[in-house]
Amino acid sequence: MSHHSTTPAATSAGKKPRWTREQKLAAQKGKNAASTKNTTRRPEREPRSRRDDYDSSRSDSRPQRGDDRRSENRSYGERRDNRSYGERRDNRSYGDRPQRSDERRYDNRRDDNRSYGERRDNRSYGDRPKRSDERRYDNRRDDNRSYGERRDNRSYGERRDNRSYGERRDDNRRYDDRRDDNRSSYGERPQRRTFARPQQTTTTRATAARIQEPIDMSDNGFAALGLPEVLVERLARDGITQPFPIQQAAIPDALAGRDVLGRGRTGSGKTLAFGLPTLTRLMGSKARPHQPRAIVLVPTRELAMQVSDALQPLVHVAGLHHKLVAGGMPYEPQLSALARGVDLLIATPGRLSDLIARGAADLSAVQIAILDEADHMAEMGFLEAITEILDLVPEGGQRLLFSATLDRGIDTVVDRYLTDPVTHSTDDGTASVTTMEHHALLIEPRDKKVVTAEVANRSGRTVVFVRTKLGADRVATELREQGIVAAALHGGLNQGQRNKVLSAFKDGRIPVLVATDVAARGIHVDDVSLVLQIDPPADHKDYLHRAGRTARAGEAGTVVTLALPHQRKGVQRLLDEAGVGIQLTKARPGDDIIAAAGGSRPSGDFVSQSTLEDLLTPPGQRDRGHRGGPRGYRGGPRRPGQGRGDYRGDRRGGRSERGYSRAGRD
DNA sequence: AAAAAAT
Repeated sequence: MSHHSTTPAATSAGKKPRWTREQKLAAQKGKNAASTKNTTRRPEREPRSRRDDYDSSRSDSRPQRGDDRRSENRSYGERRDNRSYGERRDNRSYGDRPQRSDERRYDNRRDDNRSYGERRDNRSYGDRPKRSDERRYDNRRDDNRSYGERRDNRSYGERRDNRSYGERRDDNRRYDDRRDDNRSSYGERPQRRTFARPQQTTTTRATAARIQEPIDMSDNGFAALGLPEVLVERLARDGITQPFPIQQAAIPDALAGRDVLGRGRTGSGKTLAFGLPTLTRLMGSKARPHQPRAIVLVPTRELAMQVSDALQPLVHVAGLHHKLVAGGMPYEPQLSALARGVDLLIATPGRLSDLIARGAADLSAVQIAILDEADHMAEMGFLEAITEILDLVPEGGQRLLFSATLDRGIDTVVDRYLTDPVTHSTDDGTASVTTMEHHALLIEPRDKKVVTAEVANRSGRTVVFVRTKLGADRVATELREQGIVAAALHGGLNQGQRNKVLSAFKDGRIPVLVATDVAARGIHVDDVSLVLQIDPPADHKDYLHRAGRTARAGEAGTVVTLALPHQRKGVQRLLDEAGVGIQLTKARPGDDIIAAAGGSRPSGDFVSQSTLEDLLTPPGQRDRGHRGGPRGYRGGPRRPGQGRGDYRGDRRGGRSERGYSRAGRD
């Protein structure tokens, strides 16, 4: 069996390394993947494929393909060069702060002060010795460099050389040392390892400039896990020195090449749990054009941006390249990055499939495939897209599936794509609820709007979850009418608006976010102290994920769930299944229980549209005209046949009777 | 049943 566990060799040139059906079945025989117990290991299994395996498996790739793409790509780039200048900067800035909707296509990034400024700095400092206080900017250098590369595909090879030169400049010796360390860490290396302090043995002038203070590498839990020093050091610079439980548990097996099912409570650091071993295993090799070596699939664009941002500095110090590929963003940067070669691709399914269909992405060299929020990705609606993508990934590679709520729902995916997985469940799926304060309020439909406002009217950031996009728009408007600064976030907004709203919320300009489940999973915003569910979640897992937007990384948080009489039974069941252990409590506007949850009666001072638009516009972009004008944020899509600003018209005056969304219906 | 995910 262990023979089957290794990467299938590319036995003959030109043939894809595929297992036969028989081999696959044989390898799967006798396994019950999802039933593996917590932190179960299978000692009989040989450590799986190493970097060398991957290298050999890639010897069969077709070089002419890259050439074809290159020429395609060049013409693409030329055609678009003029106006997509702003776009080409880099997708990263999407996560930061976009702006006016009418300019979002091309000017978004440019108006993003921070990332723009950083990037400019980067470029201009690119050839200079770096100052230590520019450490953060260094992380962006990959993107900057690629900016230049993008313009000229012919000198692809040359730039590759340049790039590795640039990497080496960071620290030549350390980089090489690291490779040795990595190699030994794949399997035969003992668990514990002490890294030399960088300033003692391995510091060059370049690194000396980059390291502001000596990084204490002793007693570093990440080093003990066998991760390369460059990564450990980079984490330590951000004060991350001790792994969270899920990281502690999953990283060693992931480093060893095992397929891993990882479950850790919300906000427990799952991104690093799969990101660190993935980058480690990718280090030392380069991606060929159009052939990413690892992919991370995520359910929403925002989450894709977050994962990309979180891994960015680590990708950089690893000497690798990553790219965010998702819908709603310009194609050209994604196409050119792929043409250049991307080691780690972070993608939402739709755009990735699109790029594959265009021939821009080829998954035949993918060694590691990762599903974030795996149980969600295995649900109807995503499953088809996911299988389509995973079917293109060579069998025998590594698979990492992570979620706070990994359950049997992923069995089909596990059975089909995973080999001898090890399960690391550091927390029961419901563990996170214990760190939160929960309230479930049974209310009358006519009170819903007021209770919502009272609970949401508080100091601190609040996420209000609703069931529908329309509901999100409506509730946000109603909150503003009652004097609460709220904005809606849902998939019906264009990407520019989505970014704008989310960054305004992250910056604290908008204290209340009214969101659909687009924001239910994975999205991290600091200091969200209250999650208010005014429409019940679809199931207990959604309860956990929504609730998990608060109380992250050990912080406190409050979760308030509203239920109408007809929802009483269902909500109580959800609470039980989620392990919350509370009962519904009747509540009316002004009740003590609302005050106990931090809420208070809102001022009633109408928050105008222009005020909202002001707040949604990043500082530094304001007072440039348009304010309050016909452009900009309008609260999202309108119902057919309905004009802007009149969306109370079709409610027959019965809105408050019926409450929000499905309220009042059976 | 809705939302998400390509244009």
